[in-house]
Amino acid sequence: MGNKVIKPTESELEILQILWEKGPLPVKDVNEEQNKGKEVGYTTTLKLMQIMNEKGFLTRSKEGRGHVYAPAIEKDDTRQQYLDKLLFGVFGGSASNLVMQVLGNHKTSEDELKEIKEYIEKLEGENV
Amino acid sequence: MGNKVIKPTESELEILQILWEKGPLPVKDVNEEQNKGKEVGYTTTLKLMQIMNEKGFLTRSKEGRGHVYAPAIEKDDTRQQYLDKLLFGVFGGSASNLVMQVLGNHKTSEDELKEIKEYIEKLEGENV
DNA sequence: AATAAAGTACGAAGTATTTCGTAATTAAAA
DNA sequence: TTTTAATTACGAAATACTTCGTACTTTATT
Repeated sequence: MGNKVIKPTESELEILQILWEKGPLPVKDVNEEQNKGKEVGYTTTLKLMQIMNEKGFLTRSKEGRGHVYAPAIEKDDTRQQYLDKLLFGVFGGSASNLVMQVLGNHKTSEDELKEIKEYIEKLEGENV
Repeated sequence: MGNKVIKPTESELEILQILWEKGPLPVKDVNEEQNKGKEVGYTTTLKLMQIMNEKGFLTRSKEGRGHVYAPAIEKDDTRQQYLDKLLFGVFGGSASNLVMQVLGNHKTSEDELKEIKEYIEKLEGENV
């Protein structure tokens, strides 16, 4: 119980993505990372990260001149959140529809398919 | 080429979901459907559907007193778009990670599991 | 200590989305 | 044909999200 709902916005997700990937970073580095894709003002990134800190998505610690920010939420929890949103928002809650569409459209390798099949068999075993 | 990007908002998606599921409907019915989950004013639904019509997400035809609205975009295209976004944006492109997380967290029924397994076997058969 | 550089805080404007009230229109019923 | 009920159109307020300028603070350099 007590599972709080995590719901980063699109831009927040972008920042989380960077921090999950590269580890804790100061604003400057995150901003530079973002700028590889598109122009983003420094204070834009800063403000967003401050908001995320208030929302509890990021933690920060004083480090020399400024702050270093780190993700405060788990990648997996966030994945689950987005997955649920997709599942219920677009697939009407049908996991099998979702799964079949994923598998159908992304030439999944033999090995991956096998892995998934085994996983399903394991799940089937549990519901005795 | 020429694949236009379809990007319904959250609320628009909810309406599309209903229409994909139940077929073309008048505003009233869509609104009633929405109200099963949460209170939504009739004119709220109406306005949204009008906007979606302007954006080209819905078509409508005069039918008796009012209009009947139908989805103008394909369920599968929209699903695929959101799925890709999730897969690459949050799951680093790994379909099996995504699939296993879906199955692991949503007590998928025996029947669904069986259906998926059969689907995988069918896919395996194709790569002779 | 004075200056410069780096970083932060704050506020607010710009944009998109969601919501709904009210007035006008249409079609059916009386 | 008048009245009533259903439906639509319009506008605008409420909310959420994104963006950035400016002024303040802190730390390093001279």
